[in-house]
Amino acid sequence: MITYPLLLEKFKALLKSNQLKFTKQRELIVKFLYENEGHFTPEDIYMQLKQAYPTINIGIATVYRTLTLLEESKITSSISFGTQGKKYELGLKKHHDHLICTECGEIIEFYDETIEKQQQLIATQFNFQMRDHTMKIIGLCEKCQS
Amino acid sequence: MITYPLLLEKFKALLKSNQLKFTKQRELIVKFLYENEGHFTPEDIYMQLKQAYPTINIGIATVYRTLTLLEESKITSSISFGTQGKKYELGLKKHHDHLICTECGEIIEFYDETIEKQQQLIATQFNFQMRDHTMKIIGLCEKCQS
DNA sequence: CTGACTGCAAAATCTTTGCAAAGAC
DNA sequence: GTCTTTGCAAAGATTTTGCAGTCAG
Repeated sequence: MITYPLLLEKFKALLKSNQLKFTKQRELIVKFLYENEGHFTPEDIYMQLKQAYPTINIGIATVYRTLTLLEESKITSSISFGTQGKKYELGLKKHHDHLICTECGEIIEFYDETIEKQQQLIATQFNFQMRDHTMKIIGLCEKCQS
Repeated sequence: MITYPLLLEKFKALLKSNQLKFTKQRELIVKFLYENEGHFTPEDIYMQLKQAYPTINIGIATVYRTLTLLEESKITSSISFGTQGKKYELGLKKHHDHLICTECGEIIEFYDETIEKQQQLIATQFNFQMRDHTMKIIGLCEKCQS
């Protein structure tokens, strides 16, 4: 995994190259995602930051705007839950897919070389230029199969 | 593919077994999905039905309610587009996955045995009881790579 | 008849936008 | 100083819900 100082450097470079500014709010959002393993809704992030840093003002709109910015730059990635919105995670780890438990909401990450290769093969077969791919396995996790 | 009379029969049986009623609106929605290849938003379906059957009243809420019902019964399936909602298709074909073009919005279906098998294998490895799975390959279709 | 279904409009979610004030560089 | 960013509240977009009338069985 990347270290936090390196991540921050990468983020600052990205901002600079787009004439964007490094603000406390943006920093806190990146820091939050770095420090917290898992997948979070914009609301999650907003609430937890408000609580953790009562002195810094932050609005939900800023969280949305920053997450969009981060996702475009591949610093975060997201999983979509239909009507229930998206959950974000730091996107700098190795690409991976997700098992999602419909009972407890747990999200398990996995990486499978065979699937990765096969996806590339399929894209090639269809003359499709793959930019991204996602796979979700939906069901019941070990604990919830009672 | 299933024939329309058979589909209808299946649908009616499903309704009966849940003490639900067979209504004109429900029939038209199933018929629409049967007759139209492709992937549609609830809004698409609502607008097209209103236009095709001006004499029958139908509300958007009914479309949503029916699609939910149909999806729960696996008669339809859906692809989620994050904030942009879901698109529905008849779900009685063989399971398949999707290539989605970000430029023109085209959706290409494919089926790959290797991927299907591998998904099952992964679920097993995690002691995960798979109920469904989806795979999306996002990128540019052949036409849009200019 | 009875209970389910419907359309409508209002409510609920989740996300985006306009704007004036504040902040980064 | 200049131009971006922010928080707030309002607006949007999509989906869900409450309800009284309607309809299927």
